[in-house]
Parts: sequence; structure tokens; C-alpha cells
Amino acid sequence: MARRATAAVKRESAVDVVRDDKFNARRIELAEAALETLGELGFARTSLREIAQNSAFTHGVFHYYFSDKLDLICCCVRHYKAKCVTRYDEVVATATSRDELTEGFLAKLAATLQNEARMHRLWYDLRSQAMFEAAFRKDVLEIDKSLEAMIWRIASRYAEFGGKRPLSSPAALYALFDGLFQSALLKHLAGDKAAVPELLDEVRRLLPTVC
Amino acid sequence: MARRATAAVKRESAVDVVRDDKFNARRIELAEAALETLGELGFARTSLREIAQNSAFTHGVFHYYFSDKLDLICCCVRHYKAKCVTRYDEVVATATSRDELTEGFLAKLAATLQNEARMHRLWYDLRSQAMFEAAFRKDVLEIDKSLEAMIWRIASRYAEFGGKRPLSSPAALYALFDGLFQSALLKHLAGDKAAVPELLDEVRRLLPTVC
DNA sequence: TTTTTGGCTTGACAACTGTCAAGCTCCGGG
DNA sequence: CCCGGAGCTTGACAGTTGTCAAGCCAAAAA
Repeated sequence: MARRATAAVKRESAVDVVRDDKFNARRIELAEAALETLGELGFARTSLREIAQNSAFTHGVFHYYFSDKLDLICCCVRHYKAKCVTRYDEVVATATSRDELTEGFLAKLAATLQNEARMHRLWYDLRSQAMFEAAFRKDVLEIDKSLEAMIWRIASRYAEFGGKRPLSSPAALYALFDGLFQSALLKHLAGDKAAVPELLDEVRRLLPTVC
Repeated sequence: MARRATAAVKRESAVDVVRDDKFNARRIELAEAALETLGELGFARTSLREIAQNSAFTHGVFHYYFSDKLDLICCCVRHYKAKCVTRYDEVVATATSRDELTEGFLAKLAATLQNEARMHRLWYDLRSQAMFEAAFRKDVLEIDKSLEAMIWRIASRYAEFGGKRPLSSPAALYALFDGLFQSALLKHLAGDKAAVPELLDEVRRLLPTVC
């Protein structure tokens, strides 16, 4: 890990900068591979060797790019964040009416639940891990905040279309939707075909009452 | 595990019944010990030897009383259920007004968050595990249902005092409170002193608007 | 008393874990 | 062309894991 030390040096040469970019790119590549396996097996059952086997590398690389396993997982969490906190922003930006926003949101919600179930169960897994492992807390709390803000943007826009303001706090609103999504995800993974439509119905009914 | 076979036999002698009672009592005793360690370390980091070390027994017993580790954890989950799904029922039964119900509920909520944080983070951990491990799903879904019913009893009683009915579905109501509790728990465990009062404020504000 | 048996311990097993040193390969700069 | 080092692999390490057979001991059964 001499690499991390050079990164701290004030004046880096151009070639060092390039090397650091490559280094970080590989870190992210490895984190992405790790996310795949983590999403498949969950935190408790995922080993470095298993991650490596589902990637183009061998298990030794991870010690070259990460100080230890926690460092890798933290990197995974941070990378995951970037991908998910703007998921609904396009819908918010392009919708021109309440109905359009509603349908766009619901469609994205359903698609997420069906196509990215593994990534989301991992999120819930890691958020639970943060309750035990202090090293995860900072990143997890940050992601939670970002997700809360994302939900708030949707609700605000929705209320705006009706000339109103959301009736509850950002925290309560996020808790509501996150709770519903989590429950639907579990049912969906358990093979409950009704999980997705039930979630959509619930959200469709709820939106006008909270905003 | 010849024991489980005898349990299936139709006509048991009185002595066999006593033996089975002792057997089940010990199972629960071991499950309770396991819950302690699980609440301390979380599912991912808990081994049978660690559980045994925090109990009065040695690691071999667990194979005598449980077919494997999953069997033990399932037993833990089921035992946990019995202890938590009636937590607020006394408050519901004794309250004679909206205010009394509110204050009783909030007090219990705060006490739970402060004194049983470890058991609750374990619940969230195991619920996440259920998204990966099918063996947990049935029990977890059942507990979730029971908890939803518990919240619904509170809300119904609260609404009743106001001569109203809850404004949302049981599922949405549970999602809301569960989401808020989960978020508060994480913040509380992260050392946020404001987590508990913030949760209480939020719930106090929310109750009149949903019921 | 002797025998049996349920309840628990002990110790061993193979597999698996995170970690890391040593060494390989191959590319860029000299 | 050669050489150094970055990037990656290999193999080994010490420790831990779930599992389970063998055996011990006290209490019940004979």
C-alpha cells in the first residue's frame, strides 16, 4: 500500500496522477465485482476468494488495492451510493403533471424491485451491519440521508403540481416509502407474485394523501 | 437426533412427554443464550463456539439439540417473536384516552429503543438475512405480520378514542413506524443523543394525522 | 447392586477464512 | 535492448468454522 502514501504527497507529477487514476479505476472495478457477489450471497457468506472467483482476478489482488476486507466493503458501499441516489431524478425532471410523475415513479419503482432486487437486499443487509460494525455507519448514514432527500424531491414536486406542500417531514416520508419498499422486496424475493402490484397500489393510494 | 423421531410417535408414554418437555425447555434455554451473542455480534460474526462460550455449556451441545446452525437460528427467531409481538398490548389495554395511549406508547417506544437496542438490531439483521436465506423467510414474514397487527391494534384504539378510523392501511402504517424505528435505532447506536427524542417528536406529530 | 441410557463434554476432522510474503510477467523509460 | 518496478498470481500461514464420533458421568431402570 505504498500507493496511498504517494497520494498524500503535495506536488505529484503528471505520471503519478495518471497512475492514481488507474489505481482508483481498478479499485472501483474490483468494488463492482464485489458488489455482484455480495448481492448474490449477502455480507455474512461472502469471502474474498468468492468475490475473486466471480471476477477476472485472483484473491490476492484485493490486498493490493484495499487495506483489508472492511476497506473493500466500505468502498463498495460508497460506490453503490453514487448509483442509486439519483434513480428517480429524471422522472422528477421530465414529468409535467401529477399523473405523469406518479406513473413515472411507479414504473421506476416496479422496475427497480424486479431488476435490482439483489442490489437492494444488499443495501438492507449492509445497513443492518452498520448497527453492529461502526466502520460502516458514516457511509450508511450518508446514503440514508441522500435517499431521504431523493424521496423528498419527488414528494415536493408532486405537491407542487397540486399547489400544495408535503404534509409530513422528510424523515417520516422516507421512513414510509423505505418501509414499504423493504417489505415488498422481501415478499418479492420470497416468490410472492402480488408483492409488486400491492406496493404500486399502496403508493398510488398514498401519494395524494401525504402531498 | 433420535429425539425428534420419538416426538412424532403417536402414543407417547407419560415419561416420554416429560422428556420432550425437558428437551424443548433446554432448546429454548440454548436459543436464549444464542440470542444474547447474536445481539452482541450480529449474524455474520456469530459462531457456535462463541455462543457456547457465553452460555453454561460447551459447543457440542448445540449439535445434540439442533440439527445444524440454521435450525438453531430459526429457533432463536421463533422464540424472539413470542417476546416482542405483544410489547404494546398492555398500553392498549389500560389506556383510557388518546393522551394516555400516546404517552404510554411513546414511553414504551423510548424504553425499547434504549434498553433493547441489541435485540432489535438483531431483528433487522435477521430480516435482511431472510432476503438471502430462504430458510428464514417463513418465520420472518410471520413476525412481520404479527408486528403489523400490533401496530394496527394501537392505531385502531387511538382512532377509536377520537371516534375515527385509521386513515391508511395496516401495511402502510407498519411501514411508517418500522421505518422510523429502524432509522432511529441506527442513529441511536451511532451515538446520536437526539435520536430518541426526535423519534418521539415525529411519532407524536404523526399519530393525530394518520388516525 | 448392576445395567442402561439420556445429557453433555472432549477432541478431532476437513474445509474455509483473512492476510501477506515471495515471485512472476510484462510494459515503459533509460 | 535491457532493466526496474507496477500489477497481479501463487502458495502458504495461522486461526476459525460447522460438524460429528467417541466417550464420560450421573441418574434412572432393572
